[in-house]
Amino acid sequence: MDNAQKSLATDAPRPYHHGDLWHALVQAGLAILREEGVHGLTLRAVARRAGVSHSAPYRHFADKDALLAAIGEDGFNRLSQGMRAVIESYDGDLVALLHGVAHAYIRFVAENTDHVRVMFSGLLSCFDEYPNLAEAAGRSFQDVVEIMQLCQREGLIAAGDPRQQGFMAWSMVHGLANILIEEGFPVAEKTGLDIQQMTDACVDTLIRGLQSPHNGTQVAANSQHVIS
Amino acid sequence: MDNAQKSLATDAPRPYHHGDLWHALVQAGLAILREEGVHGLTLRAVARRAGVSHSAPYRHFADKDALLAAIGEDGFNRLSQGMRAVIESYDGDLVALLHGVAHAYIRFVAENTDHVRVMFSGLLSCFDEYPNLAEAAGRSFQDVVEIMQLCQREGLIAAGDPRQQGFMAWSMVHGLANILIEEGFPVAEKTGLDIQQMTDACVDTLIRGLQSPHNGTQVAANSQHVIS
DNA sequence: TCCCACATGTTGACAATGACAACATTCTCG
DNA sequence: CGAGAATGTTGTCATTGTCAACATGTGGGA
Repeated sequence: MDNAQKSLATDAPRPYHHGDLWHALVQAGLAILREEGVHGLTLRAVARRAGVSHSAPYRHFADKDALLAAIGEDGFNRLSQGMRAVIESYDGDLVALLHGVAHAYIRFVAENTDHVRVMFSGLLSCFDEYPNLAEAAGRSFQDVVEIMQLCQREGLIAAGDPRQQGFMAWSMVHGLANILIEEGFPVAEKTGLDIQQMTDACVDTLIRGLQSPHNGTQVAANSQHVIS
Repeated sequence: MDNAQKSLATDAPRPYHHGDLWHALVQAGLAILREEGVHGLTLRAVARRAGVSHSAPYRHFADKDALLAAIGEDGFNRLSQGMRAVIESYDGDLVALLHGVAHAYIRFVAENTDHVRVMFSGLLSCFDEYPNLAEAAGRSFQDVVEIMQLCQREGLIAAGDPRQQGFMAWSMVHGLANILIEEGFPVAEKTGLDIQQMTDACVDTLIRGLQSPHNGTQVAANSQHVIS
C-alpha cells in the first residue's frame, strides 16, 4: 500500500487529483518491465505501482493493449534516441558510424529485452490501431534510411532506394538482436563469437552486400524459387 | 461440450482411456493457434478442444510453458521440413537454392505467424529448460550451416566458419520475416517492394556480403564504436 | 485368475487478471 | 457558484493457471 514510487521521468506538476496518471502509469509499466519482465506487466500491477486502484487505468487506456502501445512507443523513442546519439557524433568515418548504430541497436535490445518484446512480438496486436506507436516506429526507421542516403553520397554503398537498403539493414540487425535475446537458443552459443564480434561481422557483410546495386538478378539467378 | 474435433495429424489408435492425450493436446494447440491465434491459446481451451477436463493437461505438461515448448518444437520441425524440401530439390543452381530456402523460411513465418510467435518472442521463457525444443531449433540451424558449407565448396561465398555465416544468414532472413509479420509496421509498407522481391534482395545482398571473408576489419574501420 | 499399485483423468477450489458498471470526488467553465 | 465533465474507487463477473483430493481404468505379480 506504499505509494512511494512515482517521481522519475516527467517532472509534471500534478495539477489536480493524482497528477497526470497517464505518464505515471507508463513509467510504472516501464519499471515493472525492467524489474519483473513482461510476465509481471499486468494492468493491476501497474495500477498498484502507480498508487491507484485497479480500475483507474481504464480512464486513460481503453484496454491493456493501449497501455502496451504507449510503452512500445516509448521504446521506439528510446531506440531512436540511442541511434541518433551515435549519428550526431559522426566524425567522417562512415564505417564506424554504421558499426556504432548497429551496436546501439543491439545494446538497446540486450538491455531492454522485455521492452523490445512489447514493441515487437505481437503482444500489441497491430500497429495500425495506434498511430502514435506507428509514428515512433517510422521515425526510428527514418533514421536508418537517412544513414543509407549518407552512405550513398559518400560512395560506400551502391545507389538505390535507401528505404530498401534501410529495410535490409534493419532486418539484419533486428534478426541478430532477436536471436540473441532468446536464452539458450542453440545458435548463438555455438558460433564462438561474442555479441560485439557478431554485430561487427553482420555490419561488414551488409556493407559489402550493398556495394553493388541489386537490380533483380544481379548475382545470377535462373530463379525458379517457386512460392505460393 | 461437443468433443467432435480430434482426428487430424497422428492417426494414433487410442490404446486405452483417451488415446495418447499428449499428441491430442499438441494438435489441439496447433489448431487453436491456427484458428484463433496466440491470444486464444489457453490451457483450458486446449483441454476443451481435446475433449478432456481442464486439469487433464497437467498429467502430460508441467505447466503452460511446457505445452508451448512442445508446440514450438513442432514448429521448428515443420520449419526444418520446409527448408529441407528445398534443399533436396537442389539441381546445381546454388543461388536458386539460397533463394528457395529463404522463401521457404519467409513463407513459413507468413503462413504460421502465431506458431512463430510461440517459437520465438519469449512466450516460452527459455530454451534451456526444454532440451527437445533446443534440439529441434538446433537442427533447423544445422540445415542452414550445411548450406553455407555447400556454398563454400562451390565457391559462391568466401571461406570461413560456416556457423558464423549461417548465423548471419539466419539473422537476416529471420529479421526480415519478423518485421513483415508486424501488421502495420511502418517499414514494410513504404518500401514499395513486396515480400518476394524483398526476400530476393536480402538473399542477393547476403551472398555478395559473404563473398569476401570477414577477418576483423575487412571493410576498413578505425573502430571506435564504444560499447559497454 | 485376482488384487493392488500406478498412470491417467475429473471435480472442486483458489488467487489473479481484464473488463465493466455503479458510485464518489474533484476540476472546469459558463 | 453550480452543473457537467473528468478522474478515481468499489464491487462484481467470467476466465485463467495451478493445485489438491478424488475417481477410474490398466497392467504386473501372487
